[in-house]
Amino acid sequence: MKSLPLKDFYLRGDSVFLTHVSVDCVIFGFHENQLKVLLLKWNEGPWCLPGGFVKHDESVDDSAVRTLNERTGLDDIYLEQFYTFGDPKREKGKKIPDKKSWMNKRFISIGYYALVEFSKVNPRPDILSIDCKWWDIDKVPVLIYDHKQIMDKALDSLRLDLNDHPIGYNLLPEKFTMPELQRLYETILGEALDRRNFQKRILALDILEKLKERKTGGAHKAPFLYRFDKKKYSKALKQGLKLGW
Amino acid sequence: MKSLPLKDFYLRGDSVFLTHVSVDCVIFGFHENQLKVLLLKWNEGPWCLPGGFVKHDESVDDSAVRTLNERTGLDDIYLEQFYTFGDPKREKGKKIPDKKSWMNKRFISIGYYALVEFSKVNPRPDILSIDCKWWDIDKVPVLIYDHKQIMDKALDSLRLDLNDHPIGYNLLPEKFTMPELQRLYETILGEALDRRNFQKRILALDILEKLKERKTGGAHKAPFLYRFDKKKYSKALKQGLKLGW
DNA sequence: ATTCAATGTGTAAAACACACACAATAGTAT
DNA sequence: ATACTATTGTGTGTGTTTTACACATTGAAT
Repeated sequence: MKSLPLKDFYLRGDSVFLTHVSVDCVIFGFHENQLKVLLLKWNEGPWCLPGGFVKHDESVDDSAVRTLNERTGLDDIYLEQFYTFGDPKREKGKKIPDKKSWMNKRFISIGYYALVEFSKVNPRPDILSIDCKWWDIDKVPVLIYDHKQIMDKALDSLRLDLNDHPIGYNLLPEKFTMPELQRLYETILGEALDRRNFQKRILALDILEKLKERKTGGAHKAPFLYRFDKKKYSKALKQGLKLGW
Repeated sequence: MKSLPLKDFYLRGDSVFLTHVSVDCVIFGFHENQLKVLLLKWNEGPWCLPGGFVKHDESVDDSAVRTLNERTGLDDIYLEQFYTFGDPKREKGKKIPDKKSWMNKRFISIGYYALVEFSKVNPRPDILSIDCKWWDIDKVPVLIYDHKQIMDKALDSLRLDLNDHPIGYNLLPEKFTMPELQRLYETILGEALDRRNFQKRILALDILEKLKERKTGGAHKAPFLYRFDKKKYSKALKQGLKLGW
């Protein structure tokens, strides 16, 4: 995509990419106690999810990985396919400059969500965009086409996955405090949790390592830092956790 | 599809259907205490899942409904999209008689599973097939391409969905016994459950109506018949069940 | 009438989930 | 220095849910 000039992309993109199939990514990050999504702004157009097309000899998963990498600079990303959107009217109002372009065809879009460590991301617009930035999950602007629905469905899926995946590993920096982890769960679930019971449940999973350090700088009692114990963590993943939130 | 002669289908199918996109359906039924899937046999070829293509102006969901209807004769079917398969090698070994056919292109397949009432189904082969019949879930023959993986993933998804959906409604006849319902859950979950606890949990959902009739004909004590109480059932569905299996 | 194999039903123990309160402390304001 | 404030660290009791488990009943077959 990068290597094609824009005009060629419109005219001959179909020599490189599959027609009728696209990928959309909902990229979640967490910063300052806020769950965020990474959005792109099209030239003079609305905001949208970062997406891409599938090369003729590329797996759909790889195409999502490529899109993610191009937008965030990150390599090793937690990705989940969550749903495929196939309504023929989903791109209502689509207008590609070149009338004959392959891109004017109807596209089915395969939705992926990604969990990334906010601070490591370097947002980059793509060839069709002029801006790329993080938005608070509850303050996203109007999105193009059905992208709002796609985002909502991603969030629903993330909520469900919370039950069997220790989500924090992918969204938090290496060392983090228990209140931070709790804040993360609370934003994703959209509800407040009891501090003491939360800590008990999380620690009961036996995948965290409590460090001797505390996080200072906050205006109050300094909380301990934790980090994921990689061994126990991957062992637990294989067995399948059961949080039941 | 029916209206196109086979040769036209190979040559000009792409004037009716989207290229690169297909739909595969895993149709589950339950009969004689066995979970079953409906499979097709291609002319001189292997067995495979019933599938189809998406018309240019048709939603992917509708395309699955159409396939289901063509294969089973059923109209009102419980359908869930569960995953999209996008490996470029997934159809390794594909050989369409006409070399230039659109069907020789690579296809992404969107997987749906369906729950149907066994006794209402009238299996019908499609234009490409010579046979269409039910197989016990643990005795399916070798399947074409990645269809075994698709089936396995469907079964996994069904297991997960068991937690929030009263599956029995779609797989059992109107009236059924508690042991039958338990057998259904046991085959899907692949494990034995305690009779008394099972009954308590199911009845606690408050979606079943216990009838005065019993099912006679079995060689032992006659079990009571139950049926779903439609009102309570749909009310419970809206609120979201929580079985936690 | 007897036997067999399955159904119908209840209770006690254990595990888990939930609600809740007080002591400690890092920074801030005085 | 001192007191203040907001936040963290930790434990216990209560109620609910889940689990384990046993005996009486009955329809059909002989």
